Amino acid sequence: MKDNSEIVSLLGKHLQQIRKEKKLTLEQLSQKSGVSRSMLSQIERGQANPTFGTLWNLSRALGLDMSELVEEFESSGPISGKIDVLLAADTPRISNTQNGCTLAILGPHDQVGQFEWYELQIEPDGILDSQPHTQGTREHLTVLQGAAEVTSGDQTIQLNVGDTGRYKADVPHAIRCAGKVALKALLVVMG
Amino acid sequence: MKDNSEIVSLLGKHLQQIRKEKKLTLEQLSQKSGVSRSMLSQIERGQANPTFGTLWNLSRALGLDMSELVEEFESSGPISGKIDVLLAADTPRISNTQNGCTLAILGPHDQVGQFEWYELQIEPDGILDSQPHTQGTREHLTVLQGAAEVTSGDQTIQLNVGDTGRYKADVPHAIRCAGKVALKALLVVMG
DNA sequence: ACCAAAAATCCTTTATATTGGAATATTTCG
DNA sequence: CGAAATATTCCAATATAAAGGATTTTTGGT
Repeated sequence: MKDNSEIVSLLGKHLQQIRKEKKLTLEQLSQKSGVSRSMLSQIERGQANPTFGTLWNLSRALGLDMSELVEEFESSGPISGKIDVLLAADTPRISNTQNGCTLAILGPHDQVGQFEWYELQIEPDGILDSQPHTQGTREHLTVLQGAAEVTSGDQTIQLNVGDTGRYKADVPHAIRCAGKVALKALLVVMG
Repeated sequence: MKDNSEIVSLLGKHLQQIRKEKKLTLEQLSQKSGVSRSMLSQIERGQANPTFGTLWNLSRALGLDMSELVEEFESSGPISGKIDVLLAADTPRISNTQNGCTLAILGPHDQVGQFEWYELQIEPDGILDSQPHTQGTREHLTVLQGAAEVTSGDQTIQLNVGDTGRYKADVPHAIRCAGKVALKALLVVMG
C-alpha cells in the first residue's frame, strides 16, 4: 500500500481538535461512538489508521457529516470585534393575533436554516401549529412561564416551567398554551 | 464496536458504481491506488471495512475528493421519533453561588461545541466572568428580566429587557447584573 | 506544595484489514 | 461453440486495527 501516514496523522490532529472543541474526553467520546478510548488515543496521535466503519461511528457521535470529518479546515474570515445590539423595539416579531401567538426572532440572520431561536409567547387557549420543516429538523422547547402541550407526529406531551422538550419538526407539530396564564417559552430550531 | 456493516456495505456499492462509471477494472484501480485487487473486491462486496488510509489512496486514484467518495452517506442517521423530555428538576445546572450565577444547560448533549444554549440567572451585583472560548466563537444574549451589562474585549454595553447583544466570545468577556432585580437571560453560544 | 480524581497513554490479546497468488468466472473473438 | 484473454473471487499468510485493562500523566482542590 502507498504511504499515507502523513494524511492519517493529519486526520488524527483534526479529530482531536474537534473533540476538544466539544469538550469531550476520550472516555466520553468512546461511550458515544462505541470506539475504545485506546483506539481514539492512537488515532489522534497518528498511530492508527481507522476503518471506514470507525470513522462513521465517530462522525455520528460528533454530529458531523463524514465529509466534515475528513475535509481540511478552511480559515473562517475575521469577525467584527464590536458588540452588535438588537434593541427590544427593533427585534423582528411574527404575530398571529388569531391564535394569540408571538414569536420574537432572536438569532442572527446569517444562520437561518442551520440554527434559529425564538422567544415564544402564546395566550391562553392559543396554539402554534406548524407544517413540517426540512428533513432532519428538530425543535427544542423550554418553558419559561406557564405550561405547554407539545404534539409531534402522533405524540403529545405536557411541559411545565423549566421543562425542556425535544422533538421531530420534520412532521406536523404544534405547541399549545396549556395553562390559565400566557405561555412563554424558548424555542430552538435546528436544521 | 457498534454495528455498522450496513453502511460499510453501502460504501462498497458506491465505490463499485464509481469504478464502473470510469470503466476501470479492479486491476487498473489497484495499480493506480496501490490497493490490492482482492481488497478492492472485498470492499465492493461489503466484506471488508477499509481503513482511512485505503480510502484516501482510492480517492486520489479516482480523482475524487474524500468527501465526494463518502458524500452518499452525509445524511444524519435515524433520529428518534419520540419526544424527549428534560424535566426542570433534571436540567443540569452550573452554579457559582460566590458570584450569584446559575446556568441551566438547555441544549442537547450531542451538540456541545457547535451550539449550546442556556438560561442564565445572575443575582444583583453578580457577574459571570468567562475565559475565551475557541477561536471564532460568538455569544448571543437576550435579556428576559432585569438588565445586563456585557463586556467583550475592551467594549461594554448595557442591555435591557428584550434586548439582544451579540459579541465575540473568543476573548475574555463578562456579563453583569446591572439592575436591582435578578437578571434572567437567554445565552446562546455558537462555535 | 501535596493529594485525590480524572484523563491520557501504554501494554497485551483478539479480530480483521490487507496482500499475493491460485482458482473460478466472465468476456472476447476466431 | 471453444479457446484465449481478461476480470473477479477464493484462500492462506501477515500486518495491524480494535478492545480491555494497567500504568503514567495531568488536573483541580486544599
